[in-house]
Amino acid sequence: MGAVSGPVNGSPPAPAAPSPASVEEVLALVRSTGGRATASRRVLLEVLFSSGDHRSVEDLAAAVQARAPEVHLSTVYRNLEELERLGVIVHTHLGHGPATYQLAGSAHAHLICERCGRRFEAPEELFEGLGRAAAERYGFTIDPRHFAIFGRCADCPPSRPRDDG
Amino acid sequence: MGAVSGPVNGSPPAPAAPSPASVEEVLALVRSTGGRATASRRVLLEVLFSSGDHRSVEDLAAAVQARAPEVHLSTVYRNLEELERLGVIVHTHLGHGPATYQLAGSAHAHLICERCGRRFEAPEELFEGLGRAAAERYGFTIDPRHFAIFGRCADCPPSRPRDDG
DNA sequence: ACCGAAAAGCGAACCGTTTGCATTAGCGTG
DNA sequence: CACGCTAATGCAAACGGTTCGCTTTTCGGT
Repeated sequence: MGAVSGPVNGSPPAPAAPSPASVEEVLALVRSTGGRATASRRVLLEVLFSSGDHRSVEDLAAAVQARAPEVHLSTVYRNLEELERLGVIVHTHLGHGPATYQLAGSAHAHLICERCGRRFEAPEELFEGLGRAAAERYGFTIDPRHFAIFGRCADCPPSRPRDDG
Repeated sequence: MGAVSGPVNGSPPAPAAPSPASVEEVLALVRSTGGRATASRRVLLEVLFSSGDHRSVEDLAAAVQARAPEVHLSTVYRNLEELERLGVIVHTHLGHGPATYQLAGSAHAHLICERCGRRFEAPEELFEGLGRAAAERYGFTIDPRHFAIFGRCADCPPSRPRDDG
């Protein structure tokens, strides 16, 4: 789907927060909330805007440090935290490893094979039924993008006492 | 939902591995695979059989140590690992904290409010549509019990740049 | 240019979990 | 029923991912 995605509740998609579309726009947003447009922030944003989804912090830090070697890992963490608080980016847990980050606009849900790790990007519509049911029964609005859904892919034997020989 | 739960794929529930129903049954299973019925194993199983779901390792270790103080945390981890490998128990990630363990037979999916932490236990049927769609499109059999589904409960404002005041 | 506040750099702490190693103890065998 | 092989334990130390405290730097409004 081409549309910017948002929480799923079975109703027509909510307006969805307008994600800023460029580094400078984000920095303007940062400034407008009392933050500052620092060098490391700018570089981090450039990295985020210029590369794919599902990037670990280590990964992002390496990319940032390629351009600005003095930027510390903890600074990257703090900037990611800030950007997430502003709604610019989002983090996702794809499994047991480190979280992955991406621009809020490009977040999506995942199906992950618990055995071989194979990953499927799941369009929002797959979650319509669940979203509707959760809303009706519990008044709960699901956001299936934050944690992946585990399971078994077609190539891996069905779940059972693990015979991982 | 009296039935023992299993993976969801839109078809009638699979037979589901017959979870042993008592400590001694599990220990027999352990022995049958070359393992040993040790004291710490027995106590851990007693704890698992006698108390609720969603127990953290720390939690379980404390309960075990109440009866057998010398049992070390790492032993609990190793035993949990072994029991999970045998299919007796299962662990679940309810959020960012530690994993929680429970008997395989009592595992279920969760909806968790990302803002207030409120938790709903979701019956399998909620996932039927998703399970069917995932199976049709990707040949993927979901197991929605391993990671919780995040979202917002009725009392918390819809997802957006976090105003956590 | 100045100053208050936000952010950076750095290292150390943190939490949950795993691992290496020497010792103990199940349990099938003889 | 003692013996011995090996699984399992206790312990401490390492681990990976993330957070924190502190001092210094830097942003950016005046």
